[in-house]
Amino acid sequence: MSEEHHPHSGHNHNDCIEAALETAEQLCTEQGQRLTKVRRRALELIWESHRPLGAYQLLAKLAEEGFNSAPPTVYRALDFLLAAGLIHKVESMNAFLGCAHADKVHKGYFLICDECHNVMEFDYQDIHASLIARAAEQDFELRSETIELTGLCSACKAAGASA
Amino acid sequence: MSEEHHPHSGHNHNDCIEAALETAEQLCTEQGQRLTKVRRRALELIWESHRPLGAYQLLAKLAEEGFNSAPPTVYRALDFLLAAGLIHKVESMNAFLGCAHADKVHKGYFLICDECHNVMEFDYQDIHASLIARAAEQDFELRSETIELTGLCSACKAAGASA
DNA sequence: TTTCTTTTGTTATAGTATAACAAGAATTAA
DNA sequence: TTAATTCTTGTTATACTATAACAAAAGAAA
Repeated sequence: MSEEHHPHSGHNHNDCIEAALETAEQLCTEQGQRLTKVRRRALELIWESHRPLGAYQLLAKLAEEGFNSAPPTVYRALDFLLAAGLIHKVESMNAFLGCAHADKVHKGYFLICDECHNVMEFDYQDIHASLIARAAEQDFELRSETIELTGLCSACKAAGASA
Repeated sequence: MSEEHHPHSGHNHNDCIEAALETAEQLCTEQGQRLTKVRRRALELIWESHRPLGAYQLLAKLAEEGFNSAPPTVYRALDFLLAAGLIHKVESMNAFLGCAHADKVHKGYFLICDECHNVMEFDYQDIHASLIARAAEQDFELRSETIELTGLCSACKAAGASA
């Protein structure tokens, strides 16, 4: 059960997917990028849940649907989606997650549940400001931030407590 | 050149290594853990620089010195050192770094230079507090934090500016 | 010394990612 | 419309990262 519950309360996940795809189309058009079949489908498949998807899991799903099943296919699609800011890579899991705010410049900070593996993306300006400040103290010029927090989400905590 | 400069100004790196090893001996003794030859040497090799070392790089160095050269050897040593809190894994690089504060409970936050690959570990309580607070807002119970910031360190910035 | 536990050796394999070059499709220029 | 160009995909091979499983050896405890 804890594998299935959804971390975003009262949310219709189809809306997530639709919104993500719409944003993707828009961004690609604006930037003269081509959201080809395999790229579009990869994005949809990644968005099927709020759990990060591994490259080879994605490859298997694409292969089922008749796409080419060699690793470069999926890594190219992933590279494209990453570069376009449409997905994030969760470094601590070697897996990929739909970006919830692709239309805004932002940092992807993640809360990853150890139990159900759902991930929530958050974007808090005060943390970003703190990090910039701490880096500046070392005269360090920040370019990218990997912030991945793990633990127990609300639902799994409740489930575990009653178990 | 930028490959060689040292990020910690005015520091004698031998002191780092000695201090790290001494702390390691002490912690292992206290906890009834055995810092065997291969574990000790692995720790030293990781501490040879402030750059994260890959498992297979470490394996190669150990092999040169007559240690067994199969992967499990090095991963076991790494697992031990990680569990003992003597090293950290830099997730975004799949590489390992000596822990600068093994004797204190702390979170490993890293500043990673994209140019010279030196890493500075920092430990700021205000960031930790912010992260806890943000997690709590989602009713999320924090267990681990992966904070890896990349960019340009002071020396590389200076080198690049003059280039 | 026997037993128990921890550590290491060894072989095999699983999982993640990229290099290199050929072929095809879409876009642009002529 | 064709030719040239660029972008994208196909294909094969390989590199890099990590673990499973079981045997042997070493160290600690009884």
